[in-house]
Amino acid sequence: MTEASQTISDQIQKKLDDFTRAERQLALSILENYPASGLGPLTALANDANVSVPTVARMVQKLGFKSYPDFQSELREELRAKVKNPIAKHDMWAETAPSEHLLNRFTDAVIDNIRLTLTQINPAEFDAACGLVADQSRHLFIVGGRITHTLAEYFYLHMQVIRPNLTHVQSTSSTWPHYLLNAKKGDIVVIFDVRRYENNILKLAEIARSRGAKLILFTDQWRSPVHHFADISLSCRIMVPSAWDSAATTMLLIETMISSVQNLNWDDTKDRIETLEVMFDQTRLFRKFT
Amino acid sequence: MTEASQTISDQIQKKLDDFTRAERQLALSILENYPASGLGPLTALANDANVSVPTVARMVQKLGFKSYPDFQSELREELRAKVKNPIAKHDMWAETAPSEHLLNRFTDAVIDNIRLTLTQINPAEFDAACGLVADQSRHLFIVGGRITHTLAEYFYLHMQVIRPNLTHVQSTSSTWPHYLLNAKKGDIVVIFDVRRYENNILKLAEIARSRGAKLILFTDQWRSPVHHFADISLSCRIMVPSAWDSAATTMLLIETMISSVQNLNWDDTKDRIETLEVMFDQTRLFRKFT
DNA sequence: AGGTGACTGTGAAATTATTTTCATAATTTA
DNA sequence: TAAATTATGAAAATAATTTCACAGTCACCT
Repeated sequence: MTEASQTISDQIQKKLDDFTRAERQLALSILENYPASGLGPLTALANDANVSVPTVARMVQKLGFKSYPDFQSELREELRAKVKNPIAKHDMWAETAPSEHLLNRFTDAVIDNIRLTLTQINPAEFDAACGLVADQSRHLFIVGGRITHTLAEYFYLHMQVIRPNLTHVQSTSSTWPHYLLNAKKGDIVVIFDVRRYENNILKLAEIARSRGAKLILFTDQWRSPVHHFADISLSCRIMVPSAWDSAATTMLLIETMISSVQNLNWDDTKDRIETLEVMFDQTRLFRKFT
Repeated sequence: MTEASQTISDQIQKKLDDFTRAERQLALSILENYPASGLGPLTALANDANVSVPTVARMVQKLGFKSYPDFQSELREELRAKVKNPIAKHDMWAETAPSEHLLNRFTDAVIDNIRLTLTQINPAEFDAACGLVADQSRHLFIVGGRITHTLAEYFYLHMQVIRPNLTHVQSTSSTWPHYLLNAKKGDIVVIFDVRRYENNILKLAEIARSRGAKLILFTDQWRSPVHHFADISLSCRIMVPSAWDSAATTMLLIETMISSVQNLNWDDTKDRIETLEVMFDQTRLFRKFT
């Protein structure tokens, strides 16, 4: 084997820059179900990747194979070798790094957090929270702490597109009580508070509650004291091999909620998004392609 | 699926007694390099097993497949499922919700994103990026786009504690060119740019590069055009069942990098954190417990 | 704005490979 | 020895691959 020491997967990644748009699309599709998708018929692969048959043929040649069957036969050889090799144990995420590598340890921890968080979550409560957030007749307040205000803003930026009638409370400023002056019965306050829990957030929650608002809380497994006032609490596991906590699981829940709320409001949202697209096009803020 | 829960390998072993001599010989040969040998052409398999072509055809039919290609396609399907980590094919994450519940579908997608991202990442490059970010003699610029600036800020907030000499570039403002006035050779620019890619970020990257800064890019699987200027690109899978993209995997990488950089700088960081703790205590911003 | 060139998809034809199915002879097994 | 199983070789049928020409699209450049 002259250069067979690197897998076809590696070769594809290395050549990613030399590929054209359609070829890259194909390449990513191959890597998505590697190596299974490359072992089927060429036509099936082309369909999977949403590219044309000639594109597949062209790319295979660019990779240096005489023909598609040639490419497949190397793939099979690779699979043979991998299955044979006992080192190919699959409990690693970044396979080219040792299992003690931080990438693997950290990912292990995050997956574990996700698993634990999801088994402990109450789907009915989650759905209820989504329902409340989707209700456009209620004003939506979003607030976070020193670190979590970034999550709050992430949530806010999406909600802003999906629905009107919302406010991002800048809790770091001393002006947050002013926001609450407008809060009325039935309004929704989404609060992010993980350790270390912040006093002003607690105060805010208390006041909001006393004004009759519904509170939805994103917190950690030990639960912020805010949860005493919250109508719905969603606790996420946050422990990782780091001096810091992980927001990855919280992010997952936030994004799921965004998607859910979007679905609930789809009819209204559609128009808002289209309008937004037009505006973005006009401002030429975004690139069209490549 | 009625009996698809058992693998083809299982089915073959179970029927081993019903097979004739030549068929058994073939069966064992298939199991020898399972599943690679079954994915090649029928003729090759017959040769490998030293049986005739019709024998292969007969056995495949005995196993209950309509044709040899049918058999292969099931083998591929099996391989697909197997490649996903055992943990990734977890049936349900939120066990009290049906598997079609968004919580389960979304989590599935995110786990898959993590798996794919990690297998395609280059640990050496990642480590190199961490090394650069940890180097306190280089000024660290952090910049994100319309949505991703929240990730940028999350990264910034942690880096702020870990090391001095850094700037969060507010790319939304029109003042970002001013930040770059201070950029000099050897400085680090960490850029977040996922679709839709933003023109001003690209411009910024180009200028930063021309001033001799090192660029580290967090992007998606399709890669922002910034990657042409970047010294190190980290691409994350971001597809989820939503109208929006997922930043959960990106978050995972960011946090891993934070942890890694913190480890590299531990001696210096320790003091900074302690100082910070004292300051927080004094401002009574955080609650001590509960 | 308009032209240029690279890239892609389409459809189809030619080619090649693969599978299926026979009949028959050889071999094994009971 | 008879019956069942196999291999052989080959033909027919099917499927897959390769290769075109051409037209449409998109990015890029002037």
